[in-house]
Amino acid sequence: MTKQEMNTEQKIKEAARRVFRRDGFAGARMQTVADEAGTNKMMLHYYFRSKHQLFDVIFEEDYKELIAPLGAILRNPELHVEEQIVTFVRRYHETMMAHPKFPLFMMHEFSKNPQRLLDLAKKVMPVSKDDEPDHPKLSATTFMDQVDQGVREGKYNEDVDSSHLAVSLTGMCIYPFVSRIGVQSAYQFTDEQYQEFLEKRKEEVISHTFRILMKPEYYQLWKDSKQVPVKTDFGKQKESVSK
Amino acid sequence: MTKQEMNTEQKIKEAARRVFRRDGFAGARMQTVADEAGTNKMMLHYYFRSKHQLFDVIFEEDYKELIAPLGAILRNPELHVEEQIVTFVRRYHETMMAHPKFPLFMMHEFSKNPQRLLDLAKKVMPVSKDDEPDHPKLSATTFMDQVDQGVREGKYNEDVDSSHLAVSLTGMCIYPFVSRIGVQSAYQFTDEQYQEFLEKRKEEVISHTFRILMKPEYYQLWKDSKQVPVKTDFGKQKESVSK
DNA sequence: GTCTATACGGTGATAGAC
DNA sequence: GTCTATCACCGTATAGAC
Repeated sequence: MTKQEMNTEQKIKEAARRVFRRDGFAGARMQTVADEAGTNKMMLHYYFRSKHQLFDVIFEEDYKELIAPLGAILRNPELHVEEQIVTFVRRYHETMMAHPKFPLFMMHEFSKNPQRLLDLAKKVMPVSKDDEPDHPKLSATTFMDQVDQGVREGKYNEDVDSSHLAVSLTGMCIYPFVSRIGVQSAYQFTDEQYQEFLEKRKEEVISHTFRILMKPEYYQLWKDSKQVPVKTDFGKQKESVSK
Repeated sequence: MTKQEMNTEQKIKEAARRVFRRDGFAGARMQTVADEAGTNKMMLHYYFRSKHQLFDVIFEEDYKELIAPLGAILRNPELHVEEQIVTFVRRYHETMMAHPKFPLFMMHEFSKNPQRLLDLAKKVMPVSKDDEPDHPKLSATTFMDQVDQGVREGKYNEDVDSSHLAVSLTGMCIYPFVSRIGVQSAYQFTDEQYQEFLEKRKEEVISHTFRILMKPEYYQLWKDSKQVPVKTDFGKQKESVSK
C-alpha cells in the first residue's frame, strides 16, 4: 500500500463521512463525495465497490468511535450509578458537540435500515450476552441492575423504573442535538447562545436525572457538596465531580 | 371540482404522506408515490407541479394537525403548569403512537431544509410574537413564564431552569419514537411489549417531569392523590387526572 | 378539466477495457 | 490505478385524447 493510495482512500472516507452526515444516505451523491475528496467517482468504486459498502465502512467506524464508548459507560460495573450518570452525560455532550449532526444522522439511517445497521452495531458492541459468545461477557444492563438494586434497598425513590429512567436520561441528552433547529428557533438563540445552552445543559441533565432518581435528602446532599467521586477511565482526565 | 378529482388528488396526498414519512424526501420516488396512489407520475405533476411542492403541501398539513396543537397546549394561559404538562404528555403520546414515523421524519427534514420548513411552520403556528403581526397575540413562552413565576414564588424547586425543563420534557417524550430501533433492541422488546412500554411511559414522563419541577412534599401529595384538576379542551374527554 | 403517451436532459451506480 | 461506456431511472415537460 503506497502512501498515495492511503491518502486517497483516507480522503474519500473523510469526504464521505462529511457528506453522509450532511445529506443522509439517500441524499448523498457519489459525485459530491468524489469532488470533496478531490478525486473522481471511479476511485470510490475502486476502493469501496458500492455506495452501500462505503457507507457501512464509515458507519461502523463512527459507531465504534462515538457510540460504543457511551454504551460502555452504562455497562461498566466498576462505576456506581451516580458515576455512570455523570460520566455518561458529560461524555455524551462533549462527543456530540464535536459531531452535532451525528445523532440525527444515525437515528435516521437506523430507521431506514434497521436490521443491517443493528448487525453492524452488534459487531462493534454486543448488546445482548448471546450476540457474540466469544466476546468477554458484558452485561447489557449494569446500569439498570444497579438502579433496581438501589430501589430495593431504599436508596433511591421507590417509584423509579430503571428502564424508563434510562430512556429519559438518553432522551434528555439527545434531544437538543436532533432538534437543534426547533429549539434554537423557539428560544431565538444565536449559534453562540446555543453553544452556551448546551454547555450549561450538561449539568442540568445531571440534576434532572438525580432529581428523578434520588431521595430528596440525598439529592440535596449532592447538590450542596457537588462531590460524588467519579472515576473517568473513559476520558483523558481522572477527576472528582466538582463545580 | 368533480368527485373523481378529489379522489385522485386525495389519494396522491395520502400516498405521498406515507412514502415521504417512510423514505424521507430524498429517498422518496415520485414513481413510488404514483404506484401507491394507483395512478401515474404525470398526475402528480398535473396536481402538484413538482416534488417540492407536493412535499410542502403534505408537510404543512401534517404540521398543522400533529404539531401545532401540541405547541398550543404549552402556550395556553388558561391551563396551569401541571395541567399543561399532563395534557401535553398524554396528547403527545397519543398522537405519535398513531403516527410513529412522524417525529423522526419531521426532524430529519427540518435539518435538511431549516429555513423553508421554519417558514412553513410559522405560517401555521407563529412561534414568536413578531412573526405575524395580524395574528392574535400568542405568547410563545406561557409555560416557561409560569414556571419561572412558580420558582420565584417558592412553589417549585429553586434550581429549576424553565428552558431546560421544557427541553427535558420534550426530549423524554420524543426519544422512544425517534430511536425506537435502539430502545427496542436494547431491551429486546417485541412490538407488543413496545406498545405497552409506550403506554406506561406516558405516566412515567409525567412523574419524571414533576419530580424535576415540584418540591418533594408537593410531588408526594400529587403522587398520593393523583388528583391534579386538568382541563383537556384539546382532546375529546374532559376529565381529572386519575389513575 | 382530467388523464395518457412519450420523451428529454441529467445523473446515479457499476462493468469492463486498458 | 484510470478512463470510457452503459444502462436504469430520476424529476419534469408537453402534446393531445377524452
